[in-house]
Amino acid sequence: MGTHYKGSKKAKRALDSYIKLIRAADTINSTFNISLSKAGLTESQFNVLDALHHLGPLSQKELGFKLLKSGGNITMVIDNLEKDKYVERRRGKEDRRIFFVHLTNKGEEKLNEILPVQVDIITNEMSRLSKNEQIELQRLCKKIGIKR
Amino acid sequence: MGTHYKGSKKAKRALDSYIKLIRAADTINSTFNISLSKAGLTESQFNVLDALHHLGPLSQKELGFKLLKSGGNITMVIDNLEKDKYVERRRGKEDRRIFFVHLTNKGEEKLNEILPVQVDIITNEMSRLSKNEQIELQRLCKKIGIKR
DNA sequence: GGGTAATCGTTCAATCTTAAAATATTTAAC
DNA sequence: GTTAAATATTTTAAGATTGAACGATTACCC
Repeated sequence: MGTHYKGSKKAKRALDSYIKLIRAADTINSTFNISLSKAGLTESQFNVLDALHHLGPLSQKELGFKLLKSGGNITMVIDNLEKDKYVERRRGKEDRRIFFVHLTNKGEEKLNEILPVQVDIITNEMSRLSKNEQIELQRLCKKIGIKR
Repeated sequence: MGTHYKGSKKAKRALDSYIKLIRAADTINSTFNISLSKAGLTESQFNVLDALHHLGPLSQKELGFKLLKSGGNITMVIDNLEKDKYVERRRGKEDRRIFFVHLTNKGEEKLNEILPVQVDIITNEMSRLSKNEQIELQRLCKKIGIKR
């Protein structure tokens, strides 16, 4: 939105804050995603594997809620992960509308291989801020962001 | 990446900072984009119109650089904007490889109609932080983000 | 001047993304 | 118990996104 907007001081400050916030997020995401793609995974695929790793099998509905993605999107991401044998769908026994998505051994291994690298990237990018700065950043972002 | 990662304190803090940063950006973007889509524009389309508005006609190459998007992507976004008559391509006279993208009157009007609304949204979302908090957020994000 | 680089944009294939419509299944209501 | 409403997933259409291959055009170099 440029920093050229001719509005109130308040609006100008808000825009400036917004742009810097977005750029910071973009910068880290970019490094993060380049590394992922070298490993043959997309960000969405990684997020699904990571969620399953930490939370155990989830329905597609639950995955969509956790990851803030639409149902249709989850269907496709799971399709692609299933093609690569990183996850498998298991139909619910009580409620046959539901598919629970399970991490396979292959998926677990892939994640174990990738996770440390990705954590290093974040740790490294964030090292531009001191410990106390990070704590302050967390406090400020928490006031803006929605929790899941 | 969950907050469950079992690593060093430093890594854990970095991950936590990262997640909160991303969520803050996502939260604002979501409100921002919902408003845009009601106006019949996508985020990418808006960003192109906004850049042309502030910077004047740009080549597709320059647009891609400013907006951090690939050439292939710019081609499609401009195609769609051109369909709607919000922009037009004009071939460079000296260098005929280049297309300069111009904002049409219709595009300018559309932007004038939308911009104030979008600015209000950002101002409102950011009002969760005080003036000094915003200034501090800017300082921290600036250390992380790449400038264009 | 002619040949080779490099540059700009387009096309293509793959994936992501959403919203809306269509399917399948379950639950609730009567 | 059958019908209607609710829920979970899939499909579809439109657009976004990237990287790679490709065509057109220009720049460089000998």
